[in-house]
Formats: sequence, structure tokens, C-alpha cells
Amino acid sequence: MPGQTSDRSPGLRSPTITDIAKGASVSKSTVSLVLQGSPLIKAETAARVREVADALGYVYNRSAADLRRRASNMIGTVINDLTNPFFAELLVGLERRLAEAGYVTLMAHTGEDLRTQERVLASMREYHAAGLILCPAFDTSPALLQQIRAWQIPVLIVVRPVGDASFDFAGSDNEAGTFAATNHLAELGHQRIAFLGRVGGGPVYELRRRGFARAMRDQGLTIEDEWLIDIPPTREGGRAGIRQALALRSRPTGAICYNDIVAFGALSELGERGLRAGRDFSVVGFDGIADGAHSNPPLTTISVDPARLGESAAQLLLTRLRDPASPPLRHLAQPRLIIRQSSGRVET
Amino acid sequence: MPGQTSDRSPGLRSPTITDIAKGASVSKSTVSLVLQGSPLIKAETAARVREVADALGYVYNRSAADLRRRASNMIGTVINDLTNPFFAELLVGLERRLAEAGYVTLMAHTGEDLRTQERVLASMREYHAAGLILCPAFDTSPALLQQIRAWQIPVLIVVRPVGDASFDFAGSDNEAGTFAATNHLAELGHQRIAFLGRVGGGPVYELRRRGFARAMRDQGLTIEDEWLIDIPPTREGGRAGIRQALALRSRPTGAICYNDIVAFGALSELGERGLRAGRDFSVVGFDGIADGAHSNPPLTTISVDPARLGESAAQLLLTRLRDPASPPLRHLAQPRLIIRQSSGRVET
DNA sequence: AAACACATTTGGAACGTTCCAAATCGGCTA
DNA sequence: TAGCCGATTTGGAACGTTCCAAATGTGTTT
Repeated sequence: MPGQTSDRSPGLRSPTITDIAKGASVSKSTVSLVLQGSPLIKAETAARVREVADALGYVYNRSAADLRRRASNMIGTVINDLTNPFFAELLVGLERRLAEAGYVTLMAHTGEDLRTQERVLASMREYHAAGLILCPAFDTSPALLQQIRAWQIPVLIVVRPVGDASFDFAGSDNEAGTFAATNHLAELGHQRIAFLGRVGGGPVYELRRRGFARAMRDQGLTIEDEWLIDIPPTREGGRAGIRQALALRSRPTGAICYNDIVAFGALSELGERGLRAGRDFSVVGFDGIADGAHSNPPLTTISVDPARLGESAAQLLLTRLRDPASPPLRHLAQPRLIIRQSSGRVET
Repeated sequence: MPGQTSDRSPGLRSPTITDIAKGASVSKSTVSLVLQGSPLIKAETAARVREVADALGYVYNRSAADLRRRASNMIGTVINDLTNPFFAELLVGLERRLAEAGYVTLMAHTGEDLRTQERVLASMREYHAAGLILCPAFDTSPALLQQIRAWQIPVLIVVRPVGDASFDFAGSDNEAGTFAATNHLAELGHQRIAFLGRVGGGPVYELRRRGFARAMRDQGLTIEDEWLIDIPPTREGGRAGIRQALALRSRPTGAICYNDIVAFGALSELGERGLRAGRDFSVVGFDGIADGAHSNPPLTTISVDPARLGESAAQLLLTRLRDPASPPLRHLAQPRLIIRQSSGRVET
């Protein structure tokens, strides 16, 4: 077989810097410096070393390096729910930025399970992760974060605030988001607007509900209790929410949804009842996931641009790694109203 | 602060097995064995060692262990497109099964970029990944796989076959899938059926198209060339596909879509034109992603149950790790037709 | 009492890096 | 010539595990 550089026979020990050192007649210290791109080594020597390394088919051994350096280039990333495209897109952004910066992503999925979350965090600690990015599972206790803090490993909380403000955090301005969404519907003439989400569903729910309430008040509209519809934040929840909304005595003409997947459920249920969102009933989502541009009908939503939020979040952690002692960092993405066809002027 | 087991002052070296050994007055070999759960050590001794370990706040150091063992518990997982929920759900299944088996997932996203793919694979090699799971980027060359094989790291190809049959592979029976989908439409009375996908879009496209063609033939139906509609396998592609389909002289009454997101695009476009999928035009997807149950209308699709496929795939790699020399493993998930509202009897 | 089997424990040499302190090498200056 | 300086290079002790070979302890059998 021609053209093969280095097919060493299978059982053989793979080459180490010591082998390179021998081959290039330098010390292993020199080789190490070359591999780290140190300017101390003469260019000529460096070139020779690199040549030998290539010829031997050398592979850098990070376990060894990490052991000695007492550090790694791995970032542990814990995601609560990858089946929600919002988090999938967020993860894409996170990973992209981390990779650019030379870090590698140790990913774990909790499926909102607290036990699993504890387990994977502990595991990432064993692997000596340089930092952690945590999209906390629902109901994560602040105590867990205190514990992680004791680990002395930088952690960034994403999306769902947990614990006090002493942790680095990246998320979006939830209240401003639903505030804008509600104003949008009000401006289209809607006066009876429902809010679909899990009542008591944590701080994110609370903020989004508050933005809704504030906008209603500002618009001089009242909120009937029954418009705060209590459903799980899922597609099924969205369907149930619409069913409930349409059955109300004081029937709303539109709904702000806790997030996009709830909104998708809502669109589905409306369709099933022969109603067209945007004409017969208005629906606004929250998140700005890609599917929203091509749902039926395309979804009016509050976009936080999840991939970009992921990148910003990763950047925040990178900054923290560079300066472990600086005061808590915080990034609140300003969400943007994207008007599509699922919202429309109310029929008069 | 009461209740804190071990808040050693920040600068201090974290404890090692040697420290535990001292504390429990045994040798570090003993400690090592205890931590590995070896049955060689007397239960009583083991308990004492574990106690001391806890008291010291000991954390297992995997870099050190991996260095010595010349192996790791990390599985490198490379995903081409996480923004497609199919792959996100697949990843969930993969990670779940790997975690159960005590492995940790080193995740990288390529966004279908070949350069990125090469880079992340090389990086995973440096990290001494015990195995690799690859959802290859579009147009991945078999040469890359040969190269990985030379690395002596077990690799499992997922979803898109690349290279010869000598690699472990997990995917689904694409031809059987579209065969069933097409029969379904035919049984509903459809005679003119379009196929929406990227012509020349690799082996998966080829197989799905073939299943479609075979079913049409079996049903005694002919396929007009113009029904093979060439679009990118995206939501936008699905919209474009429907636009093209509806403009044809010999206008189809239904379409088999390359995958679910194409189908979603199709639903969106139909809606925008005031057509109701399932009544005015039938749409069938492929993949069985969760959204399909709550799209508007809910999507008839060929489900491969992506999360389960992920679990099976991970299991395949685990089997391979246990027996590196066994002949190539292969898993073809049998897809299942799920009939929902997006397909219906053709209007006569 | 010696010899043996078995259960338990241990010393210490790896694993492949990094990085400090020190050595070496060429000029150059005094 | 001796001394010095900056640029390069090097020896070797870590880093925290694992695991082999050997040692020790405890009965049991001869």
C-alpha cells in the first residue's frame, strides 16, 4: 500500500515526546516546548522536531498533560432538555464558541432529572473540567450551586436563574419579552389575552407572566384570573391550553405562550378545530427557534436567538476562566419581536 | 457555617489516594483497589477507607487514571446537524445509554462542515476517547474513515452510511420506510405522488427514493420525472417543494418527504396557500421527531424513533468495546408508519 | 512444627507530560 | 584572557493513578 506515512504494526506502543526527542536528537523538554509553540526554541530546531513528530505519527496525550498541569481544556455542559429545539440551538452556539477557543465540550443531558444532574456534575468534576455550563433542571436547589462553588470550578448558569446573583449568569430579558409580545397583541386590537404556561413554574415563568401583566396594565386592559392558563410547558400543554382558553366564558382572542413549543401545540390545536391562527385567534411564542419560521402558520414570537445566546454564554465563561476572581458576570439577551402570520388584527 | 464536611482553605492541594492511605493507615495500593470496588479488600478495611475518603473530600482524578490505564471512559460523539430535532433526539438516546454504561460524552457539532469534522475528530483522539460515534457530515469521504481505523479507535457510523460494510453501523431501513409511506398514500387513492428531497443527496436519499419507486411500481403507478422534486432537505426546501409540486402540469395529490423537517416546510406552505394537508394534499414525513405529533396538522410519518435509535447505536458501540475483534456490527431500525392527519383519502 | 493454601495487603515502577533551575553555547566587552 | 549576556537547550522531579510481583497474615493439613 503506497502513500501510507505510518502504519506501525498494531501492538506497538504509540510514540511519545521521548521518541520524538530521540529521533530529532534533542531533549524531551525541547520537544514539549515546540509542541506548545514556545518562541524560546529556534525555528530551525522546531521545524525538525515537528517533522519527526509527523513522521512518527505522534499524537499528543492530553491525559498526561492535564495530569501534570492540573487542569484541562474540557468544559462540562449540562442541558436539561435537548428535545426542546431552543436548548439544542443553544447548545450549538455554546459548542461552537468553546471549540473556537480551543475547548472541548463534555455534554450531558438531564431530562430535567435532579438525580441525573447531580451525577453528571460529579462526573465532570472527576474529569477535571475547566469550567461548567449549567442549564439547570427544573427545581434545582441553590444548595447544589453552593456545593459546586466549593469545588472551586467556575460555573455559568444559563437560562434559568438559580441561587443568588453571585453566580455568573446568561439568559434573556424575560419580562421585556412578554411585555413586547403583549403590546403587540394589544396594538392589534386584542383586549382579552390569555397567558399559557405552568403556574408557579419557576422564576422564568414568573418574569414572563409579569411582563404580560405589566403590558396589560399599561394598555389599560384587565386580566381575568381564568386567562392565566395553567399547563405544562410542552406541545401537549399548548394544545390543552387552547382547549381551555376557547372554553372560557370570557373567551380570549389571543394568547401569549410561555415558549415556542407551547405555541406550536397551540397552533396544532387551533388547526384541528378548523381555526386559523392569526385570523381567528392570535398566538405569540417565546424563544425564536428555527422551526417558527416555517410552522403553520409561521409563528410570531419573541426571539432570543438561542444560538447567539449560546455563543454569548460561552464567551462569558471564557472571560471568567481568564479572570477567576472578577465580580459576577451577567448577560441578558434583549429579545426581539418577530412578527409572522400567527398573530393578526382582532376580528371586530 | 455548620454542616460543612470539608471546606479546606482554597489554596490547598486537593487530597489524593496517598492522603487517604495515610489517614486510613493502609497503602495507596489498597486505597486504589477499594476505589475500584475490588473484592480483594476486606469489607471492613474498604469501609474505613471510604470513610476517610469522604471526610477528606476526595475527588477521583481521571486524568491520572487514564494516563496509567492508557484508556478513558469518554466517547466522542460527532453530530452533523443538531438543529434538526432528529439528531437532537438521537443524541439524547446516545448520551443516555452511554451514561448508563459509565461513559461520558465528548460532544462536537460539525454543522455539516468537513473541516470542522476533521478537527474535532483529531481532538477527540488526543483526549484518548475510548470510542467514536460519528453522524457523518454530508459528503464525508471513506478515506477519513480509513484514517480513523488506523487510529485503532472503535468507531460507529450512524444514520448515513460511509465507506464499505467493514465499519460498525446503526441506521434505519430507509427503503422499507418510504416503501411503506408510498403504499399508505396509494391505499388512500393517491396516484400522482411526488417525492421531495435533494436529488443526488447521498445514499440515504438514494434508498428512500428507491423505496418510493418500488412501491409505485408495485402499485402499478408510474412516476413522472417531474415528481422527483429537487430541493434542499430543509424546512425552506419543503416549502419550495410544495410550490413546485403545485405548479406542475401533472399535479400530484400528495408527497413523500425526505424527512420530517421537509414535511414541516411543506405543511407551512400548504397552509399559507389556504390548503389543508390531509384533505387538499397529503404529506408524509420521515424520522418521527416529537414535533410531528403536534404540528398543524399532526404529521403522518415514518418513525424511526430517533431516541431509541440512539440508544441502540450506543449499545452497538458498547458491544464493540467489549469485543474489539468481532466482525462488523450492524443495526437497522425497522421504521414504523404513524398515521396522523396530514395524509388523507384523495378527493375524487 | 513444618508445610501449605488462601485471603489480604503492599512497594514501587510505570504512564507521558510540564516546568523549574541549571547548563551550554556564541559572541562581545572590558 | 576572563567575564558577561542573551539566546537555546536540557535534566529530572513532579502530577495521581494502576497493577505486577511479592510480602504478610491466618488457618489447616501433614
